[in-house]
Amino acid sequence: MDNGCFSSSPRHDAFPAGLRVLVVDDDLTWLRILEKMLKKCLYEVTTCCLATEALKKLRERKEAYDIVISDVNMPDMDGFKLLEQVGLEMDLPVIMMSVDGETSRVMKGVQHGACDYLLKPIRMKELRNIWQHVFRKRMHEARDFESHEGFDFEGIHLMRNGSDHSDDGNLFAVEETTSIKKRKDADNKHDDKEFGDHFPTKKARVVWSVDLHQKFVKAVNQIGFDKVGPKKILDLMNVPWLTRENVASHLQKYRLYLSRLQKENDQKSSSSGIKHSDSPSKDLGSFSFLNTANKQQNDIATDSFSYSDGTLLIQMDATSYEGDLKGIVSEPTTEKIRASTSEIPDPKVQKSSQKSLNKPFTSVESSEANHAVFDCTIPTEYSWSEFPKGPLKEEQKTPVQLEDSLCQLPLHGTQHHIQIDQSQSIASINSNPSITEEEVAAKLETKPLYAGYESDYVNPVSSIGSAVEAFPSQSKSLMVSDQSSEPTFTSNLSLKTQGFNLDCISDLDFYQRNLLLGGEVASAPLDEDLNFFLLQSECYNMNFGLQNIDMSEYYDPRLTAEVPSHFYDSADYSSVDQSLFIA
DNA sequence: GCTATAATAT
DNA sequence: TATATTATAG
Repeated sequence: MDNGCFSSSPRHDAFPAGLRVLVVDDDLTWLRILEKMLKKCLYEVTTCCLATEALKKLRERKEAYDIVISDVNMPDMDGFKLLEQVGLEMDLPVIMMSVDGETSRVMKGVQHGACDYLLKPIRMKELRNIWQHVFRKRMHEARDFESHEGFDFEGIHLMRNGSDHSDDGNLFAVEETTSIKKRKDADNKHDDKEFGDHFPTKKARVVWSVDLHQKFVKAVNQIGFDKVGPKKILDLMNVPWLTRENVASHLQKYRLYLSRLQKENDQKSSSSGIKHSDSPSKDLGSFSFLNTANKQQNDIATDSFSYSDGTLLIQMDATSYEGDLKGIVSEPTTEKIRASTSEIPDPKVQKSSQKSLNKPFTSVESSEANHAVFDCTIPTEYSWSEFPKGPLKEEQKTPVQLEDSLCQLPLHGTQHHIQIDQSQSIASINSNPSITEEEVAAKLETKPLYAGYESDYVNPVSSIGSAVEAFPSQSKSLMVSDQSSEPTFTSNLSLKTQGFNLDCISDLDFYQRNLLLGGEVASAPLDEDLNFFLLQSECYNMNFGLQNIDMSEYYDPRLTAEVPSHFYDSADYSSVDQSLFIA
């Protein structure tokens, strides 16, 4: 930061001067030229001839640069890849350049988050103005951050960090790691606000996206639940911007959640006469609970599985269902499956989902929810790497589509929308009184339990309205930080729905899901555990019915490189499960 | 590293 | 307003 001309020089007059530019181009000639030109603009230039090198530099000191200019074609790493990485990790504006002006390429660049795409030869005037990207970006962030505060966006007063700029070379730095203002400081709020010069000191809150949580869980599983600690988890997670505190906090929540879960399970198993009397605790505790949940479902669903003293017998052809599901989920071209029932996996699924839909009484507004439940937006064959990132940030809003008009929304090139319009069935479902009061009651009780985790899958944009706008822009909580560089798989759908299927979605499901998120491939069928496990999976599938489609986004291996595949590892599960549930 | 609690967000 | 989530203080 020392070198941040940005801050060291008199701000106003100096502004564009001192902009810290990182130029990446494997062509040394161009590299030189650019360096020279940029210097002429009074920018502070750092050059790299390798993308990997650039990335390294950025990782070492991401706050040391304001903007990146990168060539598209490079030997070691595709410029787009770099772009993506930068968008993800540093969230710096990136300008792509190449000699090739082919629209598709440019588009690709932009889709990946490039804030500009320059064609070589590049001229002075183009470089002279690159600061605007930095400026604009910060301005947006600041505005989203606190639009109502009426900040001074002029010039360079774009720093959010309340601390003294002098010790932070990065004028534009949005508070990131340190400078953790203590609450005490925050108490003097006026401090922050009154200095038009500063931005309010708010610590950006980490949003535990699915992906993030997934990493978290994975780490936990790896470490072993009894040995986990924030630090270890943090290391394993390998998310640069995350702090130990963040993890600690999340861990706390996680534990809380699990313990509540267990408690609830215990209760249920003891109160509802349904389950097997034996060993209610341990993983079995959840097990029994599961049974309960399934049981209910069975009543309605065509399929059935029965359980006998602790061992579940799966009788439904989970496989096919699973297959169907996947098909849908991954179907790359299924542009509009609208209303075509044929696409809906299986009658069972429908049934179960119907069942689950029976309870609009949850907190969610039924109307909205109903729609949400059936509308699916599925990113198809595209991997995350192909989603627009950068400026948009990685957060993908899956718009909930109510009306056609809305469906059109964020046509983000790569996203396909699969709509399953089942409004009809919904209607019937809703009027279908297939649940017993007890069930209802049970549901209601249950809800709070997983409520917390629910939200992990959810994101700030929870209303349709906002979802619409949010797509291109950014939701507040995300904006809040540079940190939210984690891809976040979100879906309003799942959101809405989850709150719904109280009867089907057991706490266990959630728990399970959480665990599963971190799971690996199941290999050797074990004993009951496997059954248990499979059952759970099935149950899970069933329970989620259509939502599954949605949820599966989370599991789609293609979307998350690190997570190898998706049958969930029973071993992992059980181990964690045990340690967790052994009260 | 953990728990309790304040601060914020929804 | 009540709850849930995350940051911080002990």
